[in-house]
Amino acid sequence: MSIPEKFLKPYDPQAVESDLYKLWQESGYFNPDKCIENGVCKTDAEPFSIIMPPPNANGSLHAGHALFVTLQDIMTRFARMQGKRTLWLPGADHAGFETQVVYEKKLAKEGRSRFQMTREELYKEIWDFTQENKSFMEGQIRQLGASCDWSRELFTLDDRVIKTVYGTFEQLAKDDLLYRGLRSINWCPKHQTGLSNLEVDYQERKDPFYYIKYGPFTIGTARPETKFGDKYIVMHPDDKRYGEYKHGDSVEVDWLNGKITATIIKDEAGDPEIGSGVMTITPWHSAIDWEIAQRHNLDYEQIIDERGKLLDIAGEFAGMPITEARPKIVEKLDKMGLLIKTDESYEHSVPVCYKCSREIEPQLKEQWFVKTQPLADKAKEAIESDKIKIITDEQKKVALHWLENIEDWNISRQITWGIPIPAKICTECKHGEVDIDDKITECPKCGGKVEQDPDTFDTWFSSGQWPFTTLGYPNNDDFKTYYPTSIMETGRDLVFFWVSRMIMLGLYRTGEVPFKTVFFHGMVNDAKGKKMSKSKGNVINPLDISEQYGTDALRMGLIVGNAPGSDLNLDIQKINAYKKFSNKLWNITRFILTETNGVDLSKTAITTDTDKQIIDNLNAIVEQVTKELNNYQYHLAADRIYHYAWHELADKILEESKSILHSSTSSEQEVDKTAKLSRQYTLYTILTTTLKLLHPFMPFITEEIWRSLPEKNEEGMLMVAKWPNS
RNA sequence: GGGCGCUUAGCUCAGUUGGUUAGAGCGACUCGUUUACACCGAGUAGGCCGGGGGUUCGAAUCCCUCAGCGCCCACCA
Repeated sequence: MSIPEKFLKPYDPQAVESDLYKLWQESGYFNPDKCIENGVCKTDAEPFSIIMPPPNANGSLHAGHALFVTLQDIMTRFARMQGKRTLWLPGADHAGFETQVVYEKKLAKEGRSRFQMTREELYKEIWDFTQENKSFMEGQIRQLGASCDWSRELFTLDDRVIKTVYGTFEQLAKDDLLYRGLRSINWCPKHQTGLSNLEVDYQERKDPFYYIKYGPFTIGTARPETKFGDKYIVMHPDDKRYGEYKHGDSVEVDWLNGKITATIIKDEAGDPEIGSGVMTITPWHSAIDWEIAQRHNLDYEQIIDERGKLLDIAGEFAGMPITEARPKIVEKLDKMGLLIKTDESYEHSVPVCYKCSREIEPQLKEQWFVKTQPLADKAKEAIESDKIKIITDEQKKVALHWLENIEDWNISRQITWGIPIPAKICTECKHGEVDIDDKITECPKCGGKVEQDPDTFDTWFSSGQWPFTTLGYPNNDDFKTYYPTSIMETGRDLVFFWVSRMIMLGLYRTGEVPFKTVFFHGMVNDAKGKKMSKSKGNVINPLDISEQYGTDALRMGLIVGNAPGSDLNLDIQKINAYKKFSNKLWNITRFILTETNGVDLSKTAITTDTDKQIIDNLNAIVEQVTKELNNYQYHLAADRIYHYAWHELADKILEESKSILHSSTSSEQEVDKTAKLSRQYTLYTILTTTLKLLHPFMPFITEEIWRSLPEKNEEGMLMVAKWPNS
């Protein structure tokens, strides 16, 4: 008998990984039902569930995906080996606006535009596009070793998902937590849709700032093009400089289109500290101005259209885009003697679309809004009472702070790619009515004609319901078994977009928290700590690394030293270190297999004090690693096993073993034989135990070694072997 | 404007309720290729744990303060 030949060569991940994945998948053990069927876990075993954050089906996986797959796979494999009823449910996200933006870029490259296509054509094309990406992405997730249950995979546009989302929409309407109303929304003139506050970025800019004579007042603005319709002058009620003016007084003003009558409005929003303390308002194109107008029941008028061009009210400037019109308007103001001065060094931050960086133009639109405060209060309570435990404490504070300052949520999007909003809109009075079953034929308010709401839901409205839609709320057995899920593992950047919404909507719809724990990982940056981006050219493709260094090395490189919640600098040299570690394990195995070759290892016979001590140490490691895994300290556990395997097992124990195993010169043959046998058992025990500890982190090489062992004291795959101290 | 962090070896970072000579990877230097592995081994150098103050028998760890860096949220007439 001799040891397998493969150990005579360095470890070659590429030669084994895909076969191993196939083996796992064919075993069926990714599916907890199969585990029960085959006695790997019991029906009444403690359930453990993770819903995978569905990756966007509009591209390939990046380093952040590799991190979350690794973390969740560690959690899943650990739970499975502990005999828990373990489900990791995968999915893919249609990612509404995100995907439509990606697809529009693709169209632009081909010289096409969505505005030249019918909704149906566009929808069909994007559907095909996502399905193609989805299957490509699934292959990549497999390559990373994910032990998720593919038989339960869902797409965010599957019928079951849509049905549940519609149910929630209807319920919100019944509970008076939904309304449709004219509001100031963030409008992107390029993408032709409204965006939530979270989808707006701010950019620091330096622009000219104009001081303009407005009747007896001086007003300041960086945006003279919005001023055509301004006919209200707002000032703070306590501003003594303007004590002579009373609320509602009229003032004659020479303005852009001739003489107008403006009205004085006293409102707390007027800040005496800024400029002259006087401002005019443009309710249609400013959220703050709109609020003031609402408070005093003022008129409002649209000045700029959805494409960012001036309307007829702008007189000779009508039809011009803002950038072109602005200097010409300033010129006119100057000619009219209204321009007092220009400040060229005005620095301010302007709202821009987070996708295209085009300036956001606030517009008044009828949209569907969710009243979030009541939902947020319950979410807050769940977090504060630790019904949902958030890791880390810092992220917990961030989440609570946001929930305390939450605003109503605009869930309407003027895009094609998404779940249609099931509602009818009256063509006459603009009233909107929820209509899940497509039954309404006339406006319930005015009897007018109705048409289908052309808008779709904000993606986060549907993905905010993902934990219970995936599990089949309310009647599916999976829902009953696995909800609330054990842990939600996702990126720190999704705390507001997704996690907070899942907590709110989960509590609202099911009455229970959607998950008991939230684990936030940080962002994956390049080796120098810079954010990866295509334009910087510093993007590291995890799949390339996986092929070059082995998936196990990639996984270790992503985990070790990466404390929860903190960003990670992905250094290729670090991954190389774990590639070497893979090979080290390989050679440890080779040594131990060689030294125990032909020995019956079915019963342990550890007799010497030294060996008992070694086993005690090993058990201490097992305890510590288990504790760290239970405390979500994956970065410490991985490092501990690494350190033990290399610097304890290989450097010390193996070296010392050489003299025990090869003491041929001694006259004390009997004693030596016992000691030798004891050491052989010891080494073999350490090897099998270490493989188990390491399996969640480095599943491929450990499984590959495991299946080459002659004697395991337990049958089957390492993936479903019993965790050492469970 | 509000909130949250970070500052530890040349570089990138760990360090879990305060406890003996502060750790890892990479890098540097010296030595070593005798039968697990050169994708290796043995060893060395390198840190007033950002500055200052305080609590304590004891502080990288807790408190205050200063400096530098970063992230998030809100917003600007």
